[in-house]
Amino acid sequence: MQSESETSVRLRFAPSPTGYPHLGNIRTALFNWFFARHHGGKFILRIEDTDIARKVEGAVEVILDSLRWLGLDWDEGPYFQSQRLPIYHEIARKLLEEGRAYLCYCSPERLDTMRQEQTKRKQPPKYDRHCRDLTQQERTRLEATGITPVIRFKTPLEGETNFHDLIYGQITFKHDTLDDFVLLKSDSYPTYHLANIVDDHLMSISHVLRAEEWLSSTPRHVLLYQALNWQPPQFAHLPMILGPDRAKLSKRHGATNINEYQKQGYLPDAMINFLALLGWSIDDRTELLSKEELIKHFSLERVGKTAAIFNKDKLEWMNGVYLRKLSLGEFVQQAMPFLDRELPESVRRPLDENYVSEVLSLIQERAKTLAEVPQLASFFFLDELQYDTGLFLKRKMDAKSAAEAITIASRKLEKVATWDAATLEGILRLLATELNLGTGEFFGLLRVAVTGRTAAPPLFQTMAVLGKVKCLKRFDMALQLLSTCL
RNA sequence: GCCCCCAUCGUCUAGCGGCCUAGGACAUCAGCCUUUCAAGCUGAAGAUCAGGGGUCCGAAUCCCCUUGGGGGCACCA
Repeated sequence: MQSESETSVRLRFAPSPTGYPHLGNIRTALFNWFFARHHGGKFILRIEDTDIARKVEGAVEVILDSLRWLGLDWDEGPYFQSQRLPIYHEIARKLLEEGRAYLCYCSPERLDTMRQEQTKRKQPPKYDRHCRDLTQQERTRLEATGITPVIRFKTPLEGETNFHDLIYGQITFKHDTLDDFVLLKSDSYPTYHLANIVDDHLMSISHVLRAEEWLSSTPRHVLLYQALNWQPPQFAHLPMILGPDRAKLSKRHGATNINEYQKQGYLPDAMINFLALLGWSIDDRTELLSKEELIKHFSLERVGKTAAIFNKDKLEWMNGVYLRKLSLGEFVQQAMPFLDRELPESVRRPLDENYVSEVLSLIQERAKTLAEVPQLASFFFLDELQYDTGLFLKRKMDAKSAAEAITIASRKLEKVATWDAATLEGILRLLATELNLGTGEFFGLLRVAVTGRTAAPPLFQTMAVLGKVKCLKRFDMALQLLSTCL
């Protein structure tokens, strides 16, 4: 019994190209994908491009790219609803002929003033069913005007619709709170309600996982399935992802589009892991899960009902974990495009891969995102550092003794033959003792000279990677600067 | 205004009647490690389980009310 139903598991992700996919959209795609893969079913991609006015150029490509980036592969599609118009027309006509729908000639202006008045009277804005029961005479008169009518669904006036949601349970809507919604627009495109259920049926979708914002339109969909004598799919509404202000995710929340996270240097697997935990959990402690583990353990029973607020701090932490888990080779490969793009033009291209690799071995555990890498590593690549005098003088030493310490260190280092971290450490530790300086103080001073900053990777490794020539040159530059402070 | 949904630390969450004097993670703070930063380790603080009624021997867990939050109410999806 189980295996029989497993073979017919068909999920779909059905975005509309009216914008770029945001975290909520992607989370929905992800859960659909998890569910399909968990059950060995199919994952279908369908583009719901029925709103020509709001269509955003290039959005489809961004959607596909985002899914590819995350590794959410699909088995069918993408189907485009704009290419299936005749199908919707046929169904709409059928509904019309069977008396389950009707032509409506009301102008947008009339509908608008109607709604305004309803709102003013604190009534729920609903279509007043003006055209639902037109006489034959009225109909012919309106047809003669040349107005292109829309097709509206004839919602039952009484009774109620129940359905079972896999996550929210039994849901009931009274028919008198619904109105006669539009099925086919006057531009001959179907509305979401029509196109969505027609395609879900025709594509044999078994489970509809979508955001909770759709919960209140589900009775309409159920009514449509009934009118067409079709078996509705199983519905599972997913809790919303909200912005920090607890409102629906939108542009004003800053980075919400998934491609921005790609640009900021988040890893697909970290993104997936993080998003999976927004509304779903495996147990009371496990946080880090691979894609494979997520597929294996995903279950609707463990999806919660409460909206989640997107918490960027945790995403950053998780991305850092994933970054550190990468092999050095993988990390270099991932970070290279960021370095190439962000490092100043003065840095010679192409970047030397061996050198980059040595540098990044010191950066890897310090980066939370790939976008931070160029900034963390820049001093390894620049010829001249922009020193901030304050960083030298902030220390306990005055400019004179600082310059002396650097001079002595520089002289000593000039004679070093084997330039590696261990050798450098031996020499400089000894020197610190000789100079009667604390290691923190002495190494800190040298760090500023070598890197131009107070926070950097370990000094000796940094110097080893940088090489003798560059280090000595930086000592000179630091001394020059210090001499102006004397 | 009407309809629907939801309600555990700041945030993500565990909890599906007794294991809870409520567990984990992020963030925060402190200590350790240490040449700085990061990472790591240890610890602290942080939720009278929104409030009030029930049910029950026993409730964060079940029921009702209140409050709060969210979503929907287009020829948008």
